[in-house]
Amino acid sequence: MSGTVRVLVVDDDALVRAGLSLMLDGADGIVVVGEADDGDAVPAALDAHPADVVLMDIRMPRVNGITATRRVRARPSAPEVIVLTTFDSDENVLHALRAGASGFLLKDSLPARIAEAVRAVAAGEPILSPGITRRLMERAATEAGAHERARAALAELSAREHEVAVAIGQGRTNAEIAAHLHLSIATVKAHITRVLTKLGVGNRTQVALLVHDAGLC
Amino acid sequence: MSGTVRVLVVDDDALVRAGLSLMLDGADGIVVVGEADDGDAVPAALDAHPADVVLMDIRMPRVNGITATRRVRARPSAPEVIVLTTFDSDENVLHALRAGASGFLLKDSLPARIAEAVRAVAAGEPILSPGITRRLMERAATEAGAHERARAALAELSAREHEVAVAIGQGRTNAEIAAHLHLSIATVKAHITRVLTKLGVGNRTQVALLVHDAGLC
DNA sequence: CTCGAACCGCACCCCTCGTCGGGGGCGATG
DNA sequence: CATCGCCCCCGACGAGGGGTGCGGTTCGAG
Repeated sequence: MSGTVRVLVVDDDALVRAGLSLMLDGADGIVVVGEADDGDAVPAALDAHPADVVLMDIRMPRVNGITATRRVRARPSAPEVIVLTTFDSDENVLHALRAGASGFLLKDSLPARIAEAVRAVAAGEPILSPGITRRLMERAATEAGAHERARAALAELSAREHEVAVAIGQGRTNAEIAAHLHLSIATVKAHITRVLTKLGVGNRTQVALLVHDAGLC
Repeated sequence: MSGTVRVLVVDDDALVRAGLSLMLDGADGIVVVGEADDGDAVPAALDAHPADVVLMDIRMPRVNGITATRRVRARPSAPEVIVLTTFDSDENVLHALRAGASGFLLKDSLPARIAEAVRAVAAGEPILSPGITRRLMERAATEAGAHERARAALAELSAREHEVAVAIGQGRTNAEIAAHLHLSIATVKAHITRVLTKLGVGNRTQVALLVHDAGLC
């Protein structure tokens, strides 16, 4: 795996392609084996010159980088993809990750960092630009915070109440809950009343949201 | 900012401290200015030797690395913190991020990588070990997937229905929704009925969950 | 043993929710 | 213009959700 890493550069701007090829080709263990000027040209380019890593622009005239990434990842060879773009809007990032990209960098990254990213991705490591990493971290942290608060609130409940709360969180009706727990509907309602008071909320949908936040999907 | 980076090493194991200090002190632009053998010793160590970056173990006898991180980040100087541990359980990672850590690495990371992480964190860039980055990426991707599906479903709704659905997602009752939109309760109910059929769900809590997934908090 | 506390279970009553049917407005199609 | 479709609005009614009170159980403290 530690041989030279073969790279395909995909960008509609010839100048950008030339710049990337120039800065990468010949760098430690990297060789640029081809270029493509649009997403729809990528499969042919990969057929002609198999690559380990594809450097992919997003904004391209015919087929954009997201769908191109999806197609690349669907191939039997399945090279890794690094999406390389000017703006790091959350939309772009999430779509790219969902399409199967292993890396997401801004075009103004330092050349050394891009080369390093190519090698890392070829080795199976994911790479994100610092700003994106930061946003992902903050997102996970806030999510974990809500998670924690919700779990703390649910900890107040007794075992039965907890079961009922979880069932509510799955959108079940009282009758379904009663059948599932072998209870009378009246009992389920009583449990729900206690759950509402203990959690300090007014109706079952808020219970469902709390359970959802707690990660009990 | 590009001077030498001052590092404080915190670990209850003297051997680990020695190893880290040895591998870091003298590396490019890094100087280890102190060590601490437990979380409760960190403030004093920072008072004696101000540091830019704290390398923090999690498992320590008296005060663990998470709370120590929280205290470090609460200081006026507020050095950056890299949590350095043996296991990367999701619990640990999320708590560390929530406590304000800017980096999370495994102890078996290559020395060069740790040094690099110290410099990056000192420069304000976050650093995560590859496995954690991967999990965060997958998490974001799946979340984005649910997001997308939910938004697609909600796109079927008319403007009014959409408003009502969002209100349901906030746990509001029909009367509240009616007051908020200056409608009769009967009208709100009618909208909800159409929302239910269009979304293919049976009750309002499932609507709330869908709206929640769509990110319309 | 008894008492209190907490949990679980249930029946009754009232209010909200969801369905059904109907009416009016507005643009597109014939 | 007719009428078809879509959206918005509403009233009435059955069904389901939520509140209250009460009995039964367990368990530890007094």
